[in-house]
Amino acid sequence: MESSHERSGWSERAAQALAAAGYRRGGARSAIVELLGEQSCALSAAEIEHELRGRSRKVSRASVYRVIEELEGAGLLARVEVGQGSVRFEPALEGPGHHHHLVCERCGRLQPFSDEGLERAIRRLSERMPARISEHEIVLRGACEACAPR
Amino acid sequence: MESSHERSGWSERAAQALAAAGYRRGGARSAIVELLGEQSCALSAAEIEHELRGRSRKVSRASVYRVIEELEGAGLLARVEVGQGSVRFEPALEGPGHHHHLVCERCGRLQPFSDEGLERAIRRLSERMPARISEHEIVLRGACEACAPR
DNA sequence: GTTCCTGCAAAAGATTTGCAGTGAC
DNA sequence: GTCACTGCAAATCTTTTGCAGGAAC
Repeated sequence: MESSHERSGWSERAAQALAAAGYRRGGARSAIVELLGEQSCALSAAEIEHELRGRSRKVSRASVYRVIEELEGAGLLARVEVGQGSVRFEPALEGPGHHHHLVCERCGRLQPFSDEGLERAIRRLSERMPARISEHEIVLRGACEACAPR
Repeated sequence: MESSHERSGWSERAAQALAAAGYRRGGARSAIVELLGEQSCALSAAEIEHELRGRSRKVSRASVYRVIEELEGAGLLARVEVGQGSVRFEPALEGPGHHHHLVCERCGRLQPFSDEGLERAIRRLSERMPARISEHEIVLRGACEACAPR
């Protein structure tokens, strides 16, 4: 888990990157970027809309999807698909914040984890593949600690 | 890549498992199981419907989804989500046929691959996690050999 | 003042469900 | 003959798009 300092760093980087790409500092866009920067794990579009409705300001579903698309295009947002009906998104962090997900098959909760051995195996494999690998995503499924303690 | 012998083995196992679970040997169900058993990589629900329309018999979209659900519930079918609008499915093979996917960001093609180093890293990690891991899914993204030869 | 941003409502896709007729046992 | 299976059509849910008014620059 990374510090909130690093996460808020993402919001700033994202805001700068969008500005550099010629986007204006609109209300919906800023609110979405700020909310995403505070998250420790992935949110769906509906969750982003719902969360903002109760907080900073109401933002339309359409704007949520539009901003998500901009951020994903700039490589700032990672798409997380875990088979629960809707796609989820989270800040794309390299190095320290990089993580993957465990989905509990009983309670449906999403838990982040990271493992250097796994990253090393991915790096080695990427070098041997006849393709240029730019990203990877790993999802583990099973019963989480709360649902099936060992 | 596994032999067609192993793949057809899946159809038989799946048919038996469904029969044991009390399902009857209906036309749509049999056709779908047979088609899936012949595949070397994942198909979407629409692809299954379209493929069957040209071959063995016409099967409705609803039946495709219903049979997929039965097979997935029995642990015979693996769900593959690679962010292309629709979910894909393929026979769940353990051991020799086990593989993961590379998605080309340019042409969108899906390519299977397998790597023992990666599997080893997953096994080690699973033992150390405070959860009971039953499955894992790995997706690599990048430019495939045809789109960006090294 | 111009151009981009946003919300609303409608559209487009994917998946699920209800129901009546058909088929497996 | 009974109960499950299937297709059709309608419903539901997520995501995308068109357009008109409002905001950033």
